[in-house]
Amino acid sequence: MAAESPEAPDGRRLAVMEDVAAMAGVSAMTVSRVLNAPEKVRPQTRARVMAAVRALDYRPNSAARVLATGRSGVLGVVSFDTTLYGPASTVFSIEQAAREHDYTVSIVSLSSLNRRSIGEGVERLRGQSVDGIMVVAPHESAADGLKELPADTPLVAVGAGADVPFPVVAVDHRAGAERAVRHLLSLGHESVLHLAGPADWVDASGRTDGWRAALEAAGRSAPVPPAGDWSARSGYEYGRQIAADPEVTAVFAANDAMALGLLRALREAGREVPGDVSVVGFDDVPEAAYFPPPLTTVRQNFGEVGRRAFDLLLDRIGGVSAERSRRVVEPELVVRESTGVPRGT
Amino acid sequence: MAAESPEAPDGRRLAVMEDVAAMAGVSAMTVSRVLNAPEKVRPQTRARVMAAVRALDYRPNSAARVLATGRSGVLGVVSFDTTLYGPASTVFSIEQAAREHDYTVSIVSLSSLNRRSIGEGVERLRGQSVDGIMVVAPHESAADGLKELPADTPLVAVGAGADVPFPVVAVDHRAGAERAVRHLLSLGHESVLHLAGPADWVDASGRTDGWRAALEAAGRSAPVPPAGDWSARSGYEYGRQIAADPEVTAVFAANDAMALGLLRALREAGREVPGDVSVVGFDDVPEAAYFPPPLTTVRQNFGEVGRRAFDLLLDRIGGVSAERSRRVVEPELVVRESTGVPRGT
DNA sequence: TCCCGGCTCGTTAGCGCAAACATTCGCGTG
DNA sequence: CACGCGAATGTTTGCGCTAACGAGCCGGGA
Repeated sequence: MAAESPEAPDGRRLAVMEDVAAMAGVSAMTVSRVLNAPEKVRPQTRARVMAAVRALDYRPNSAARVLATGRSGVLGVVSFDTTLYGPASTVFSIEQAAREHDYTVSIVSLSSLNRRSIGEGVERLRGQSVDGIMVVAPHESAADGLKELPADTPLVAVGAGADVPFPVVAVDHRAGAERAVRHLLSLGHESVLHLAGPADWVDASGRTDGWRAALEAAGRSAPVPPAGDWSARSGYEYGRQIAADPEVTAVFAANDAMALGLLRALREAGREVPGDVSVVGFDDVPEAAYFPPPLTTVRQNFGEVGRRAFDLLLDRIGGVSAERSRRVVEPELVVRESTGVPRGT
Repeated sequence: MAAESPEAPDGRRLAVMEDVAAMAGVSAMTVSRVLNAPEKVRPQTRARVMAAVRALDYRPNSAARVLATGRSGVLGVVSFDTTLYGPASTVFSIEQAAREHDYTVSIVSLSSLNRRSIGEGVERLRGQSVDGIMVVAPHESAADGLKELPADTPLVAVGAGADVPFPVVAVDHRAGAERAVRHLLSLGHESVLHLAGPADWVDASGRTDGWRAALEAAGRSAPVPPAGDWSARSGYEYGRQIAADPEVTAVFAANDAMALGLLRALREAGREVPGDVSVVGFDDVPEAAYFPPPLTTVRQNFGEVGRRAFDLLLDRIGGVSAERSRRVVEPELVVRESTGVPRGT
């Protein structure tokens, strides 16, 4: 025996399929069919069963269904710090897509990231019998964690780098950065400085690559850039370092928060934006249009990322082998008022 | 018969408890005990079982356990738009607290809120046999949705208003707003304008109440304030309206994003902050310290909210009846550079 | 010596559902 | 009017686990 019979909120025993069957005068199997394949049941019978379902406020026990079918209707998401704008938006859009297809989403939100934590997160979810897993962990080191997983786990890596043994959906950070830098060069800037994101982030390295590629394509040199930590504070500190240098006329910050700090440091130092220095960010957070001045930045379409990731995962669950496929979402340059022609041009 | 035997990633059948039992030379029941109540098994036997568990890479099937025990180890969270800073932070801290206690979190993220959507979200989760539910929906109308639920559902309403038939954990918006306004009055401001949040939000009405209470306590009048929509844009639009009025020396915006827009409008109109006008926000988003100028604001401790909500829910699941109890988390005024004595004082 | 109590482990019996197979029914056909 | 065939419904079985109880074994005390 097991399971102290759970009680309905009103104190009566929760109805099970057998109860519905009894009330409708059919077998439990017919009730099951009404719920899962209504077209196989005569309309008249179906109506009787549905009436009983409503009368008893019956709802199927998902655990029993999972046990019997092997499918749970739950997707797992392992994500790094969901208070950050990017991960939060991605997870949100995944959840929307999943809900539209009647999947529920279970989430594990990592506050620190290392090889072990990814594996633990995935394990936690597999322990809950999820049908498939998304990993939203835009870190280079996340790849190591993923490599230790069985390669045919139904898993999609969102925003992961190359060299991951799973299908990947990611924003083309490199192309976005190239667009940003080309925009600055086309305005007449001699060169463009770059404040990179944390070294371990795929997003950061992609943006740095794009910056470098655009500069080198234009025949400019691109030394190793300093790295911030995505925070406004790190942008501010970098800004203080470069504010005194009159040679600096354009800066590409790897995200909007750092750009905000940068703007502040430049203003404090008396350098005007975009008069003296042009600044470009990345993300297009909702506030970017109200930065001082409104920020030129690169918008990522997180909704698209979530939808594609979900579709891909659905394919994998359905058995479609899309190993190591990679889908790329193109970001878009949004020009506002923080960029302009350099003074004296 | 049922469930096409699921295969392990390496192609073999996934090990079940019986397999472990056979390898260890014990019964399945003993394996179960080793996993759930190790102290009831002789250390020597326990070691044999654990060895077999590792050898077969056995992991218990959660659906079967749920079916047998009636408990799932999953908590459901219904939240409004998790891309907003507040809800995202709250959900994040709930997930952290849950994970520490070996609970998994399933999430339903609502993009629009009405009486129906809350109920649907809760239904979805109940259909997944969650042990308990958190509703993070700081809307007045959410209360209506909650009232339609059976009152003894193990549910905790996070950030809900009064008059909800469930335990509530919430930030004391009113007290936070009072602190903000008293701070401005104590600097010598004759009065304080207020840009409220959307009418339907509990957070918004609480902050408005606090603003009014502080003003009236000081003998000032407090007319009905205009309401924004939390966005920087709405703060900007309000700022344009008031920028021309020299009587205005202090504004309390109901959140930081609106304060940002406000700051921008004031600057464009040539009014200095805090020289001409002082501004206070609410939230203390990570970027607030880098606004132009660094924003005086009210910090909410979302981590504390999440932890308390989780503890409360655990009590409810455990059968502790804490009906309609209300736990309040105190916010904290963070004074930065956007507030100062009014000019001419 | 025998008996009893405690510890360890096994046996039985479901939890609620759906897959596979069995059966019944209705109806058109020869 | 018997037959056959497909559609509608029923019966059986088992998914993997654990609650409840029962059996075996040991040692200590009468």
